Amino acid sequence: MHDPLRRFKADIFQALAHPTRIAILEFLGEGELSAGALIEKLGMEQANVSQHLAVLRAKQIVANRKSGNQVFYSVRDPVIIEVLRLMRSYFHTHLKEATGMLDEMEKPLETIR
Amino acid sequence: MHDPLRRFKADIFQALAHPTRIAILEFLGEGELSAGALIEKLGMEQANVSQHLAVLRAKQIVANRKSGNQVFYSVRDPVIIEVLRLMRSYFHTHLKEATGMLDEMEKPLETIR
DNA sequence: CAAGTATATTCGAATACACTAATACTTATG
DNA sequence: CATAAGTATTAGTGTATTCGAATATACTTG
Repeated sequence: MHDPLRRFKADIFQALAHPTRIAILEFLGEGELSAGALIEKLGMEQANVSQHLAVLRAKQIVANRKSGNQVFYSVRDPVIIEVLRLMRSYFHTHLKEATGMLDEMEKPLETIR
Repeated sequence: MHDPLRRFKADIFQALAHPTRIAILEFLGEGELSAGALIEKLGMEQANVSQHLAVLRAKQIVANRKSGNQVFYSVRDPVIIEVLRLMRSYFHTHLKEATGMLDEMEKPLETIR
């Protein structure tokens, strides 16, 4: 495929196409956080979170600032947060239509894997 | 974390994460088109385009209307087009940073979709 | 310098995706 | 009814992504 523009766009969407990375960006939307803080908020493996951060870094979606021992991450362009906000309204409009989601939505959150 | 909300969001982004599907949505943003018209505009294999349309259908991003022999596709929610528009501004801001994209930036904007 | 803390990278197995070729389905037309 | 046109689906194969485990790197503190 020799449309580099669209490949570039697709790559950005690809970077957003994982629940953990969306969670990371949603947390970072509220302000800069260290990798450790993210790991704790996410409750996931250190290596795994670090790998997802590497994906976001590779696509230049987040910036990282090293301060002593720690690395602080932030979203480079607020447009990304705006996209997530737009998508949130989209999700609220269309959630009911998603097959398989209805059952999950009825359950209390704790029972959802 | 297996947050179904975020998985749903990630699935939508995943559906957008392919140059061909972005092209399809950009074309459909200008109005309804038949599968055949899309295939011609894209200049790609029929089966391939049909599979990409299936992905967009599965995620309910496009609607399809059958009329006689043909199937007409359209974008179900203009928010998706708005997201692509937002992303376009993002890309224009950050394109220079993407390696390998420099050549494209020399061209007049009109030649870039 | 040694040991500890914070973060990143590498490796390998499992899974998911994308492409082509072949085939099926549906509607239209002779 | 037979054939063609438009579209969808399936199968097979190659590539990419994801995860946990192990390991590496960088900074800090005693």
